[in-house]
Amino acid sequence: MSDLLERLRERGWRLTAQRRVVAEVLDGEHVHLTADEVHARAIERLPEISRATVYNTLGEMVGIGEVIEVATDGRAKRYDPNAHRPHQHLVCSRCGTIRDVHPHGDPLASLPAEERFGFAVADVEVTYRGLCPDCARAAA
Amino acid sequence: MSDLLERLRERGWRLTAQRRVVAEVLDGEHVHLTADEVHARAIERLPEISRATVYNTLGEMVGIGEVIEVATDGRAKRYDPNAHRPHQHLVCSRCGTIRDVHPHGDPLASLPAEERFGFAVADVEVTYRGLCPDCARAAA
DNA sequence: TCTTGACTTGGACAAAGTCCATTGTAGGAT
DNA sequence: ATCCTACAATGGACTTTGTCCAAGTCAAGA
Ligand SMILES: [Mn+2]
Ligand SMILES: [Mn+2]
Ligand SMILES: [Zn+2]
Ligand SMILES: [Zn+2]
Repeated sequence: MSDLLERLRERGWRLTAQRRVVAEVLDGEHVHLTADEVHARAIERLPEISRATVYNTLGEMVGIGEVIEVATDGRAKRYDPNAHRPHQHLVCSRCGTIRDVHPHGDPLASLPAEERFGFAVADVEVTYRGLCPDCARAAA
Repeated sequence: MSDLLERLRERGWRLTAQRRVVAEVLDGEHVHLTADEVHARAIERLPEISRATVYNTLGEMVGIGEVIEVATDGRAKRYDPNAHRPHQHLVCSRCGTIRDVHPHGDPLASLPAEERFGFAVADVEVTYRGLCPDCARAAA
């Protein structure tokens, strides 16, 4: 059983076949899938699972902090099961490939107090953009 | 005439009433408007302007770098006429208010070479999230 | 003033996501 | 082992955000 599923059980969630499958797809080989990509993969294991359930389940997992929502473009949100180790994202501006990256230092430290305008700043998201090696080669 | 409009003319754009109004709305008091918010304000000055034209014009301005597209949530993109002075954004997690902020140092420097995976990194977007003073008070 | 290619329009279409009435079931109670 | 029921799943309608296109309009140069 996946770690994610185990944590859901500990939170008292009813373990339905649907939630099991969504957790397994997320914890599987792929990362940063869209909701519809999760749905497509879930259907291979549980053909009758509905789109609404996938959206519901992903939304609940995000709500309790077990999954992170990533919106690197203006398109569909992506769902990231890597919610334990803090990280940021490196995105190819051409093909959209996403990689996890671990910048040095505390990104919060870069925002001085006088630039916080009284906000209680709790989190930072950093998106690095550029061409991946494949796309750089194609553009040359 | 707005600075933005002046720059568009220098680029040889045909200055239609529609483009004039979109530029004036963007350069006006509000920042970080959505396309439909721009449309609503544009209609007050030019009632027959179409949604398609607002989308077209904003897209063109983004394409030539006179306006920046900001996607801080999974909702509608926002359009930022402040494309001259590099800056980042501070967003209230509850009400969605957006403020321009100017972090210290070069945000690109935080990503070491061994974490770039061969990408030609060209740009960084940083989004700081937290509660604004009003929302912090309401939550207390 | 005339011409013309660039611009605008409205409506159809598409993608991503939400909502809800109905139906099904996980898991505790008996 | 069976029953109950609150919680979860379903699917289809609906909403939001954005794109596309054929037809009509017009800014600006000749
Ligand atoms: Mn990630
Ligand atoms: Mn801004
Ligand atoms: Zn690429
Ligand atoms: Zn707020």
